[in-house]
Amino acid sequence: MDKFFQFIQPFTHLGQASKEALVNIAQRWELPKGHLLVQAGTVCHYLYFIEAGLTRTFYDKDGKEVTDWLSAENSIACSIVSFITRKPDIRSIELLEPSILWALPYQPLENLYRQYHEIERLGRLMVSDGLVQLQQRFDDLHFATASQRYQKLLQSHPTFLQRVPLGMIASYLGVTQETLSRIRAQV
Amino acid sequence: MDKFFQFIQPFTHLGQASKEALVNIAQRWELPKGHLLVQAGTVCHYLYFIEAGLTRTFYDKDGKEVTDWLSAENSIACSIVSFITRKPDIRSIELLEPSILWALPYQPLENLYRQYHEIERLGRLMVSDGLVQLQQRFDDLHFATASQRYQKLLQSHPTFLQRVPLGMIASYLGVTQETLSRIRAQV
DNA sequence: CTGATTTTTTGATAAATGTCAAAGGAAATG
DNA sequence: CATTTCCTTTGACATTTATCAAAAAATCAG
Repeated sequence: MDKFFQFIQPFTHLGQASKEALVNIAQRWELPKGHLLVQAGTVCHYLYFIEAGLTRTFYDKDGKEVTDWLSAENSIACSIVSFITRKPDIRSIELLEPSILWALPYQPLENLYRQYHEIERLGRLMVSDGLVQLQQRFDDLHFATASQRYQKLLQSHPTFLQRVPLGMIASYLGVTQETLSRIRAQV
Repeated sequence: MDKFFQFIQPFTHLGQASKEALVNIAQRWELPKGHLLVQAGTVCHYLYFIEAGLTRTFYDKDGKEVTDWLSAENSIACSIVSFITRKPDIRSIELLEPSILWALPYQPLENLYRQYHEIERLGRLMVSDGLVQLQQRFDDLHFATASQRYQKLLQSHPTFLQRVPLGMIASYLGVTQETLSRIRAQV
């Protein structure tokens, strides 16, 4: 879990006891490309830290798959609304690459929140960070043109272009595959 | 602060000490319509609970004001990204009605997070709720047509139509005022 | 009450993007 | 290496929504 503890370091400091408690509930999963972490219509029971690999959160819209989020190594993947509300959600999560994950199960994590103030704090700061990220994505969708959004993604996640099919990137950016293809042709 | 404590009740239970600590840092503000709570380009230093009134979060886009969020009585208003990141943000918040607010200043609140596990927990759960709300708004913008979004808003906040000018509602829904006017004419 | 201001509606036109269809490339598999 | 499958591009056209402009309606202040 070294990578995970590195990942959370900017959020808050954890004492030895908290760290050990987290290690005790975390499960290391090594899964092949294509594996479905979360199935649409079910409750998401785990928060996933991606040590290596790539995940894609998506949902069905009128028979077409829309990519909602992409997470690469050293980041979190989760069907957040479902995980928080404990209700089924339309989102599925699949692996776009063979991946190594650390899965934190909901209830044990909740227990740690109660038990360790430090971990509750970590939770608050991680959710806050998620909120900021989502707001910025939201702003982009409001503010920027599809072309600008594409440029931004190129800057922030240059590897995605090689790792994720264009159609998935297109729906992530909120346009059709054809439109994104034309945007690229112009640049 | 009764209304505030009622508001947070669904999130978590607070003991007497935590409640008193919150009361001690909260400031009761009574402000007229048009007052600017947060100025674009500055850091948001307070989390506002609205006891009575109505606020509007907005930003400038190419010389036009875009409404980002609307908050009525018994809810929270805050320039969230700025409040969390401690950086200036493009968003302003103004009062659309004379309002009674409880303002929770950032640093004292942070201190209470450290001091009271209960309050840290409350913070985590409130941010989580904010994340869910934002995600649902995001989904709407992806999923629903402008017309459906308008219908939803009518259902969830029927009073907004009387209280908020159409142009602000239009940009909140992500369309121009003219388009929203036409949508209404069709129904 | 009345003129001024703000808000909402309506019309004509332009721009952006989606849809449908098909062809061209790239990558994977036996 | 040949063939199938998946991914990407291109074209023609339809649809949606924005933009610009102006009229109509509602609201506010003296």
